[in-house]
Amino acid sequence: MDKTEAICETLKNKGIRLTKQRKSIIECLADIEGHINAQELFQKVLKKAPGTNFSTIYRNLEMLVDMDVVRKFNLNDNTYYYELKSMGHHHHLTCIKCGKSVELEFCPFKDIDKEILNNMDFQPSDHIFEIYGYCKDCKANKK
Amino acid sequence: MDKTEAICETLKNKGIRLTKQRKSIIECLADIEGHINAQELFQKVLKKAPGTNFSTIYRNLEMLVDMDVVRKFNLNDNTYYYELKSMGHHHHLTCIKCGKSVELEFCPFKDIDKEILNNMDFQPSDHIFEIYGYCKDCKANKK
DNA sequence: GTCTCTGCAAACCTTTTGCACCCAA
DNA sequence: TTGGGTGCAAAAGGTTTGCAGAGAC
Repeated sequence: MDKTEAICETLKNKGIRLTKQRKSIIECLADIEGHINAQELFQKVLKKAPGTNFSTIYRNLEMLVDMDVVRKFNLNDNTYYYELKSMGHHHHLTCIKCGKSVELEFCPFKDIDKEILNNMDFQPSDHIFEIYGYCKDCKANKK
Repeated sequence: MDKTEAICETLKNKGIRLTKQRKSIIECLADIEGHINAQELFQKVLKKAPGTNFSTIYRNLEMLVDMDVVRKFNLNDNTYYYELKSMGHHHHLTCIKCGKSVELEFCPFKDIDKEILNNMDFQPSDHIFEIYGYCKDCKANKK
């Protein structure tokens, strides 16, 4: 059973209907590497399910976030990005000059002392870690 | 020389004029503990500098971010938060159910192997680290 | 057949921008 | 004096919502 089917199965079990649009959205999320925003996802979904409306994209992304299937985050550029949690997450180095992002292997979450969170009576479910600075090119051209 | 004066001095040296509105914005940022969004900052600034316009808040926040005086970040609730970098930064535990945020002492940035960033030819200037999950109250009431 | 989901269009909310006037240096 | 900064008003851009009809189960 592939990733898409597994997710559809999960949703079915929670009483969520499997529409053509919904299936396309999940397939598109599984197809891409890494993150995507609603606009780009909309374009991709249109190819699989022509006529799909923008609001359907948003409604489903919200549902998938609620269902803990999708992670939603922000790279300080006025839009949200989404990715399947099952894809395994990664973090980013984002250039504050040109805006380009590259992936970072390192994840700090495994280093945090879980004792701290326990003491604060907080049950973590996800996290984001983003580094901002200057990329190779912009570092060279920095005024 | 206090924090506000120090910042004003820095700005002056960069040829930025010190207006009443600008001074009030910096004072308000220095007054608060932690982060604030543009709406809340606007309300605070109005008390010190009545008549200040919303666009002035945004224009100055953008300038302060450019000047590396203010950090801008996002807690996944459709608005940006701002804080003075000189306040020393902290991270947050944010509840995905009730939306409340509490501060976290731990900072992962010191643990990242700077060698990784050097190898990627990236010069870091700032970072965000946010943990999402369930707070004490919502953990108990989770369905 | 029922009830969730979708398309459509309009609203919403935060943030940005153009322009004329104002004021800090 | 003068050019950067502000107020005002309008626009932009991303996201959300109400409603009536469509379609999954």
